[in-house]
Amino acid sequence: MNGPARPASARRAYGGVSDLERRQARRERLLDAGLEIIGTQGYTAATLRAVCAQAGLTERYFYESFANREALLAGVHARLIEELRAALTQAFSAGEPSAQARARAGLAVFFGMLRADPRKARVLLFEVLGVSPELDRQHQQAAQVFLRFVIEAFRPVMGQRLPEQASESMVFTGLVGGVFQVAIRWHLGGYHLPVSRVVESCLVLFRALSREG
Amino acid sequence: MNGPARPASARRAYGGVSDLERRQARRERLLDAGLEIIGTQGYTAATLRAVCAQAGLTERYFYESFANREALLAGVHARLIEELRAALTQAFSAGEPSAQARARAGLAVFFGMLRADPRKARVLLFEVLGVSPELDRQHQQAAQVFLRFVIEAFRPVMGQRLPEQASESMVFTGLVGGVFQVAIRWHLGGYHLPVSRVVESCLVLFRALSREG
DNA sequence: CTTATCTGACATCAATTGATGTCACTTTAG
DNA sequence: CTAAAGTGACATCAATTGATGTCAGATAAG
Repeated sequence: MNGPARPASARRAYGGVSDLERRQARRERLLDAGLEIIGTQGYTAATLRAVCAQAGLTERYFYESFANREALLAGVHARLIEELRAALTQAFSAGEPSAQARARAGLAVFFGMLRADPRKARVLLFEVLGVSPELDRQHQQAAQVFLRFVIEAFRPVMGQRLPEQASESMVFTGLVGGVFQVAIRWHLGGYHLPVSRVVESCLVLFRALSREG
Repeated sequence: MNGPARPASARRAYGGVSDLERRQARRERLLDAGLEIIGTQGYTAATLRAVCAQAGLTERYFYESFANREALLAGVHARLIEELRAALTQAFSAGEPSAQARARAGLAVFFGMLRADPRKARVLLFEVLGVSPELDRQHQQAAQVFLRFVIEAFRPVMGQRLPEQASESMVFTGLVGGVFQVAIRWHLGGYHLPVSRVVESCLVLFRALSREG
C-alpha cells in the first residue's frame, strides 16, 4: 500500500529533490486533484484515471499515497477539517474571548471558507456522507471538533439549567447541525445571501440558547 | 421510459390483475427493494441486478418504472418524505395546537420513524446527499416541507423581533438542520439515547428560539 | 383451440472500472 | 562510463456496470 517495496536505504534524490519530498509533493497534488474533481463533479466522478490526469501523475503513483479511492476522499476531507480547525483556533486566539464574539468570529471563518471555495463546501457538506460507515464516522468526528469549540465557549454562559431529560451534548449537536444545514441551503442557493446575514442568522440560534434557562 | 411501447388498448389483465395494478405492484416492489439495499448497503450497492434480484423481478421491468438508478433513489426518498409528511399532518391535527405541543409531537413522529426503521434514516440523512445536483435539490425541498411546518407553528410565538441582519428563513432552516444533525448523530451512535431524550434535546432549541426577542 | 400478450430466465453489448504490469527513457551515484 | 533507481506513457487484466435484446413457456381473449 506504500508504493514500490524498496529498502529505504536504496531511495535517493531525483531532480534535486529528496525521496520524502517527492512523495509528499505527489500526495499533495493528488489531494488537490481530489478536491477539484470531488468538489466539482462528485466522488463518483473521481475515478483513478480522472484524478491522476488532473494531478498530472501516472496511475501507479496513486497507490503510493492512498490505499484506494475512498482513502483519497478521506484525505481530502481530513485536510479540509484541519484547515478549518486551524483557522478557528487562530480566530479565537486573536479576538475577544466572549462567547458571542467567538461565535461570530467562528461562523465568519466557516462561512467565509465555503464561499471562497465552494468545492470545499461540496466535500464537507455532501460528498463525505453516505459513502461508507467509516467516512460517515469521520464526518461525525469532524462535527465534534466544532462541537468542542461550541461547548467550550457556551457552557459558561448557558448555565446548568437544561431540562433533565435533555442531553447537553445533543443540544449542542443540534446547534452545530443548524449551522451545517444553513450552510447546505446557502450552498444550494448559490450563495446569494451575504456572509454577514448568514452569520447573523446562525447567531440568533446561539444567542437564544445562551439565554435559555 | 415507460416499458414496452404497446398501445394501451392492447394491454390486458394477467393472473386476475389488471395491467395498471401489476405495474404499480412492480413499482412498489422495486421501491421496497431500493429501500432495503440503499438503506443497508448504500446507493452504490444498489445496482440494477441487485435491486431486481431483491425485488424478485427481471431487469427489464426496472425501466418500466424508473428511467435509471438515480430515479429509483429519488422515488424511494420521495416516498419516505410523503410518509413523513402524512404522519406529521396527522399528528398535528390530532394533538393540541400550541407550538410547543406540535413541536414535541412532530419530533416524536420523526425520530420514532427513524428508530423504527434505520434504513429510512440512512436514505433520508445520508444516501440522498451528494449523488447529483437534482437529488440535492430534492433533499432541500424535503427540508422545506418541515420548514413550513415549523414556521407555521413558531412564527406566532416568535414575534417579529429578529435582528434586522438575520433572515427568518435561514434561522428556521438552522432549526430544522439542528434536528437533522441530531438525527444523524443518533443514527451513527446506534440509537442508544431513548427517543424521549432526543426529542427533549431538540425542544430546548425550539423553546429557546421561541423566547428569543 | 388459436393467437396475441405477458412473464421471467438469461444472453448480449460496449463501456468503464480498480488495479497491476511493461518498457523505454531520465537522472543519480559511484 | 556504468549500473541502479526513478519516471511517465501506456498496455493489460478480470470484473462489473447500465442498458437492451432473445426466447420459450404461461396466461388470457375470442
